[in-house]
Parts: sequence; C-alpha cells; structure tokens
Amino acid sequence: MNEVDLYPYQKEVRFYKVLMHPLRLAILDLLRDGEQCVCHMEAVFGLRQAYISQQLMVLRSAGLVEVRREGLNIYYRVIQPEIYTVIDAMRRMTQTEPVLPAKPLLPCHCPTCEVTQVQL
Amino acid sequence: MNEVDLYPYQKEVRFYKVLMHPLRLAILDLLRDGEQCVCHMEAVFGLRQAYISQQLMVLRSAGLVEVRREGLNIYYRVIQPEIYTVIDAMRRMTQTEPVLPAKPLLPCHCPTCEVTQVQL
DNA sequence: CAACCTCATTCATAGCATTGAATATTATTT
DNA sequence: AAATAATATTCAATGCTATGAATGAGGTTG
Repeated sequence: MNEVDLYPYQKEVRFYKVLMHPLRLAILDLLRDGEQCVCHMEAVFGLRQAYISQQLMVLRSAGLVEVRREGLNIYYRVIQPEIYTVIDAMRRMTQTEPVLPAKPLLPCHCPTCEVTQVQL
Repeated sequence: MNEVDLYPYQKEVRFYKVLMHPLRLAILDLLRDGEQCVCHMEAVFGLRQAYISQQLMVLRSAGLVEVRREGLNIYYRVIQPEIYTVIDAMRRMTQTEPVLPAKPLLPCHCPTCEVTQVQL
C-alpha cells in the first residue's frame, strides 16, 4: 500500500510532547527571567526534588535547556528561546496567563531565594 | 504539603497533546487551503479511512475543526485558525517544512479529486 | 426497501508517559 | 575520609495513547 511518509513531522512532534506537561511548562515559564537552580524550583513549586529533576531531564534531552554547575547548586537555563514564541502563540490562542506563585511556597537557601527573602 | 496549582496549564496541555501526532499535523496542513472531505484525505495520504476518522475525531473534540455534510461527503474545516500561529512558530524553530504529497497517492472520486484529475 | 457509499465508532492490544519511592552521584565542608 | 547538601537516576505501578480490525450509522441511488 502506497502511503504518505509522515516521518518529517517527528521533529515537531517531539517538541509538542515535551510541552504537553504542566510542570514542564511551568519550569519554562520560571526560566524566562534567566537561569535558576533546582533548589529554587523546588521552593517555588513546592514539589519534590526528584519529580522536578525528572521533568528537567526531559527538557534537557529535548535540547531545550542546559546546565551549569556552581558549587553545590546546578543552574538550568533555556538554550532555545524560540520555544517561547510557540508557547506565547498558544497562550494567545487559549487566552491563558502563566501562573507562577509570587513568592516561593517553601523556604530555600539558594542564592536566588536568599535575595528574595532579603527583599521581603 | 503546600504545592503549586498547575491546573491552569491544562488548557494549553490539551492542545499540545492534539498536536503531538504526525497525522493530525498533516491533516491540519491539508486544511490550510480550506475544507476537505474525508475521502480526499484518504486519497492524499494513502491511509485507511477509519484511521483518518479517528484522528479527525481527536481534532473535533478539541474544538479545532468542524464538520459539514454535503450529500454523501463530509467536509472538515478548521474553526480555530490561530492554531496555525502555533504550528508556524514551531516550524520556524525546528526549521521544517510541511510535507504533503503533490498529488493524491490514491485515486478518489470526491469533487476535489475530480477537479485535480481534470487538471492533469 | 435493498444495495451501496461515505464516514464514525467500538474494541482490544501494545507501547509509552507519569509519578512516587528508594537510592545513587557529585561536590563541599569539617 | 566522613558527613552533608544538592541533584540525578532507577524501578515499579498505573494510566494514557496509538493503531489495526471489525462493525455500525446515515444518506443516496436504483
């Protein structure tokens, strides 16, 4: 049977699969302002570290984020910012807004959170 | 445990899940030029009708397409064209092009295909 | 109304994603 | 080098998605 080759779509499909998860979208939103350590995400979302790491791994193996180590902390940053053009287009379509907690839900001791706490 | 409410992301997530499938992307590409009947899709893609119908159902229950009956044929059309802004943003990011067969892979007798055949 | 189109639905199976729990790894500090 | 802190990985159970096969439902034509 002579059928169309849908293989060329796989590249896009892979990215849609990555975006198909609420926590991964939330992480990408958090990284809009620049790199953050895992510890900070843990505090902001109030979710277990292992779970966050699992989703970060998905983002990493998709080539969307990269990692930088500084002492004990590991900082993630987006290396393919074009992903935000996709996310923003979807937001316009669904008329939704990113929902991030204004303050971290849990106390944290990473540099980012220390600064946040001083500001309070 | 005090954790973030990721529920607001579900609306977007639902659409990403819809886009996460090569045939559904191909169908949306085919519908860029306006409505098409199932029969035509069958011919263009060379895939079994039931399979195409299944994916059309997913597009329909996501509210992306609607249906119009004309005699024996059923025509699908996109009712939320903003979806193309998302798809196009993704295409720019992945630097891919939509791949549709220039001519239907199979003969078809729907109005659209008759016209195509006359043009040959 | 019976045969025939076109399309939709149901069902079953296999595969993949999600997510919690436990544990491993890497770097730092003492 | 042992203890600790931050992050990663593995495992297992469960649920969701994909897809083929079979069948059903609506219209149409003779």
